Amino acid sequence: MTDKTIVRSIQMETRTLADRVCEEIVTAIVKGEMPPGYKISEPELARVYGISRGPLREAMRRLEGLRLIERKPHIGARVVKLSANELVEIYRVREALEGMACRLAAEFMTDAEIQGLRDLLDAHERSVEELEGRAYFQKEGDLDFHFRIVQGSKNAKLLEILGSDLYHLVRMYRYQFSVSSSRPKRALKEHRQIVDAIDARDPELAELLMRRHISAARRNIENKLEAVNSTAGENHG
Amino acid sequence: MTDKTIVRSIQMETRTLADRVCEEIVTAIVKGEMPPGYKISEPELARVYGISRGPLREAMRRLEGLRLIERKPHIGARVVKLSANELVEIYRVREALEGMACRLAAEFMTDAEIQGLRDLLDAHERSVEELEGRAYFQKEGDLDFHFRIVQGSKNAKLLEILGSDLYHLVRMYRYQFSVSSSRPKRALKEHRQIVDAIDARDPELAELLMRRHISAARRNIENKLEAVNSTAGENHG
DNA sequence: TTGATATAAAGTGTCGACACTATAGGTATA
DNA sequence: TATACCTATAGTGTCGACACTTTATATCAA
Repeated sequence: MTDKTIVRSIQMETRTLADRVCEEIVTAIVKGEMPPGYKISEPELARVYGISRGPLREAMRRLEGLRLIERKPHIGARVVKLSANELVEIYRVREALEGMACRLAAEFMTDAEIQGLRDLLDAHERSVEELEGRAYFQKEGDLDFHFRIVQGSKNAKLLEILGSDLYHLVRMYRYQFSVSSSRPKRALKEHRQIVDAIDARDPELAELLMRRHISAARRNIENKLEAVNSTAGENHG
Repeated sequence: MTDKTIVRSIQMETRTLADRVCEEIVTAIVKGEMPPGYKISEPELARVYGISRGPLREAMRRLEGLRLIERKPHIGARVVKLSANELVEIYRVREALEGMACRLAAEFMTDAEIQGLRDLLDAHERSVEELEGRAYFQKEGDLDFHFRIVQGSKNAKLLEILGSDLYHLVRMYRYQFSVSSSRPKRALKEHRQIVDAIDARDPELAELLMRRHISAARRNIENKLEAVNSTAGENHG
């Protein structure tokens, strides 16, 4: 590798402004710094990030593709505001996609990756015991587990859709709705069953268990939202 | 509705340049006018569509999100070139997603929509008979069937992912690979079984049949590609 | 006071230009 | 002759400015 090549590879790592700002905005949205419904002012954001409106608009087009913002011509862009129904819809999609991912993982995941999953669950269990079963779903632990299985499927398209499109929204609403902290021990047990099925190289069972797992989470959310709706009349945005 | 509102709604229909050009490029790529691997020159494309590079670059960011082009900083963008493996991966995703869509369609599709499906299949059958079973998969008939079922699921997220992201790629490779013209009568029969399951309001069966249907199409492609690979040594792009 | 209308401000959509990078082609040297 | 270096060209990334639309504000009429 010549000096020039080294220089080039360093410069390649320096992504374009639009790419970097896009990533920053994703983080800001997911963390709730830009809350759902937030009106995005191009001149203001450009000033904040110290760039011109050109790259910023490119970044926003990308965000639009990620379904994190919604844009109306000549009016402006807003951070997407999911309705309860849409959140449930996402869990239907997750059930289908991650079920398939789990099936493929039972076929293609390496033994080392499976062991890594077991280690992860052990760590989760310790943290559950320490915090009396309240912390498991918090942090990014849960999504980490799911993400690894998707990686284990060796299906790049699955990874694309789940990792790039859906998980952002799920994380965003975990921060915001605080859809978590419920049934942590139960979830941990289900996770162990899933890993066992993958380890047994049983694709059918692995898919079934994952679908049940996500389906249970969905019903959990549905019940919560139903409870909220029955106490206070909700107005849809 | 006042005059002003009318004017506004007309102007709203006049989408932005980036939006329009984006759509045009999608069509061009799907139809094969811009073949896979085609190097996109921004100045040239801007000249062709009679716009400046600003909106064009925004459109390209959108295309990048649709996975129709791939962009490398400081080098340029190319029309995506799917490997055989990636095409198979897409069918795995379709199997999962459309299986779920079919399950939900069995729950939520209206009777009128179901009747519409039957009419569509009748039309398909006539065209199959006329052209001796060669045309069914050609045109957009097959995707039309699948698309209607996804619509029937009443799940906007499913519709988004399948309609905006995956079907473009499938159509693109139908034009290019001519992955079609095989087993048309068999496919038609499977389609009828699927509609019957939806009509019977049997979600389990509807999902199962749809998954089998797409899985069969996937295996069909795998076999074809395998045959190609065994005759001529393929080099991956 | 309330309503509509006209004006001003802010914001979005589009463009052309400039700086820097990558590539191609030519030149010099071993 | 082949390799390395240099130069020129084309292309990408970024910016600032302008036109037009939307929205907020103020004025006027009922």
